[in-house]
Amino acid sequence: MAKPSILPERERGVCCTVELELPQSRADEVVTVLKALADPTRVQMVLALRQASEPACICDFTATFKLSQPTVSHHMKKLRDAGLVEASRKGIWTYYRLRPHLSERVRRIIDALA
Amino acid sequence: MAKPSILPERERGVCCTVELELPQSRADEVVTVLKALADPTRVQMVLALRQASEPACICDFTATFKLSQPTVSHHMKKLRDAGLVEASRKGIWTYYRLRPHLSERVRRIIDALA
DNA sequence: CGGACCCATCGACAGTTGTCAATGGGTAAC
DNA sequence: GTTACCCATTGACAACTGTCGATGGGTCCG
Repeated sequence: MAKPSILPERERGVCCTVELELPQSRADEVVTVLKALADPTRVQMVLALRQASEPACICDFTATFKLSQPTVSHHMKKLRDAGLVEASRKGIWTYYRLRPHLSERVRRIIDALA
Repeated sequence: MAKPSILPERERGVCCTVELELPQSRADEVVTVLKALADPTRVQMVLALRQASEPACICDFTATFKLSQPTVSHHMKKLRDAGLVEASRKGIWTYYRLRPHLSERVRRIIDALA
């Protein structure tokens, strides 16, 4: 436990009310992004897309990770639902890239991971 | 779907292998932090502790959020297990604060939330 | 000591998550 | 048309998560 240090004096029965930093809407927005990123596969996917020169396909990731294609599709869907990634079809392939105009906050979160 | 744009040409049966940004140990470390933060209550707790002038007690948060004391304790434990928060006992109270020497990476993630 | 307070842990329960095999829909090549 | 390929969705299952009430351990005050 511990760390000796200067600790405040308290009075029994009197709890300090905490100042919340974010309005709930912002907090929920942030949590949506964090939930989407809170998985090793998806972190790697996002960071790979972030600095890829070309958009990537599902099959690229199934080749990279040792995961089934439905699983990779499932992860990618989560990233899309969170608004982090967008897709374009071309023939057989579906190309995924990081969404180009992410909010400053979201961009900073992603950058902080690398 | 869509966004028309310049898409690469592909050959059937040939998937590009993706360049991973993080070694797995780093990815797991990051994910531990993200999982700890991927909850609205815990985001608010961390951000509150981040700019609090004094460490806070569990009862402060039970007063702020509409959550039971065990639930708040449970959330705080997750933050502690992730290494984001540390505790010191003093009499009846347990004071929590953000851990002072977080890694640069973790610090940046937290800062990006606010 | 007896009571009031702060807190951690346990057990339970519903809800969510990560994973896969199976299936089916498109599209291109033959 | 038939085949081969890429991909999304579904159903299933185990694992994890958020929440609470109940309980018990510390600590201080009277």
